Amino acid sequence: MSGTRTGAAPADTAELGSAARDRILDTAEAFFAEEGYSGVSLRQITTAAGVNLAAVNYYFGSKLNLLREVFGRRAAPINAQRMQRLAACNAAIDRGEGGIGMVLAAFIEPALRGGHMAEGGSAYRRIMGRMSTSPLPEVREILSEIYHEPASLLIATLRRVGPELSERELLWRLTCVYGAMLYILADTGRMEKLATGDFQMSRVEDALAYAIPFLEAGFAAAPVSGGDGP
Amino acid sequence: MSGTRTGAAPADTAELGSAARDRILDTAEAFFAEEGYSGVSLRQITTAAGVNLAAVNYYFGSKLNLLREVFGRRAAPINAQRMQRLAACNAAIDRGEGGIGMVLAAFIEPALRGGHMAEGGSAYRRIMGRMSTSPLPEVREILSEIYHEPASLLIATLRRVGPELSERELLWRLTCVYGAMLYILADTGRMEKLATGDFQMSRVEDALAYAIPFLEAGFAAAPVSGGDGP
DNA sequence: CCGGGTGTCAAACGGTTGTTTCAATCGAGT
DNA sequence: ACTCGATTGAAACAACCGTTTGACACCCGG
Repeated sequence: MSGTRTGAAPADTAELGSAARDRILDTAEAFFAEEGYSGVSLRQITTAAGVNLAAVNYYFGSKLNLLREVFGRRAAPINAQRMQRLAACNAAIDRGEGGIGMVLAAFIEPALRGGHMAEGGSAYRRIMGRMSTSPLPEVREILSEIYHEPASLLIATLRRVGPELSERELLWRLTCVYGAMLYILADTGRMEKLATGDFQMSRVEDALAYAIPFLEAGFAAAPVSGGDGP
Repeated sequence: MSGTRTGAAPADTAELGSAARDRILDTAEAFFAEEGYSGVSLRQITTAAGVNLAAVNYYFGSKLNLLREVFGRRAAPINAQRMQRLAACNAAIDRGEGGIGMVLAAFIEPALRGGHMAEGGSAYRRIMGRMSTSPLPEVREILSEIYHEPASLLIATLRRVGPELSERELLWRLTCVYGAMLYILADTGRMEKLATGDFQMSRVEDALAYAIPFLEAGFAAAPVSGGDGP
């Protein structure tokens, strides 16, 4: 089988962004957020973006690569903010300042604010939350890879400010943090149906004000297992 | 035509009628858990189940109705356990006993244990967790409807044992509880990639032992906002 | 003037999708 | 034995899928 023909022409000119290329990314982001990866066809995306069907394969090589690029361009600023703020947390910890809430906020806030996105922020937030539990392994793989580095730093930082936990208990608590954060991002509309007032899960400021103290209190709790360890 | 193998098993079982129907449900459950709703075709399901393609439309009418039925048959025992245990919680509260942890366990444990399923439990847990944040609105709608009643009772019960919270703050805390529970159910494998030891998110006993105290501590925290302003 | 990237376009490719159709088969009931 | 309703079977339906192709327009350095 001769040659992988992915990304035909513009392989090296990734820096340059043609107008059509960006329009595809924006439209794909909005559609993926609303209908999911398998739920959207390239024809829907290209017609809504006003470009030819072949353009997506011309610029990205395949549908999965398009998704990868949709994630990539937004994940870069989020990861940069996470790394910087977690580094600041570690510096504060060195001086004996800072606590669990500060560390959790350093990780959660960049995601909930979606970097500092002018437009399309809510669409990308929904993509992040919903595709993290996507049934397709290749989709989850993209997210797991792209966000792996700050997640590792988060764990190391939490070890320094939290109660002494076994790795198992730390990861279970982190699971709860992840789940809460991603569910907020997913914006499923489920809580709105249980509310009588004007609750809205898309209010980022409310999420930060209420969720982080909740998770901080959970993380600050005394360990369940004193000194277990296989 | 005369040689069609009718001798397979026509007269041996007294359970007439729904043998094929149940086989479709079991197979669909396993496939939906692994590949999602859009990711599985009816041909995959029917050939794996050993039934004709038309059988699924004959018994269920449509693919979406098949999914509805996959949810329905498992949700019934889960909801029954939730309602019964939450009622017991309210009775205990009337006697001045019980706390937040008891109420949260009454809601979470039936889901994590998947009712009391002998087989296919892990498959259904993954479906629950992953499809709760499905991008397809009609899929989320099914889950939101089917689990609505015990969720309402949970809210009413939490109001009796928790700190005095505005509806908004209560729902934000409940969002965190939901997110954690569903992320555990989804079993994405993400935490395993961050672990160095033998962490496994599919261990239900660990999830109950570690997650519920975490969420209880979060829910017991003092309110962020004193007065429940608009 | 030319030649060669660069981008766009309509059209077709081979396959798969959920759903429907209609004949054939089965297990009883009277 | 016979019908009757319930099930199964193979095939076709119309629509859609991601990807590829090859022709056409454009701009720019020469």
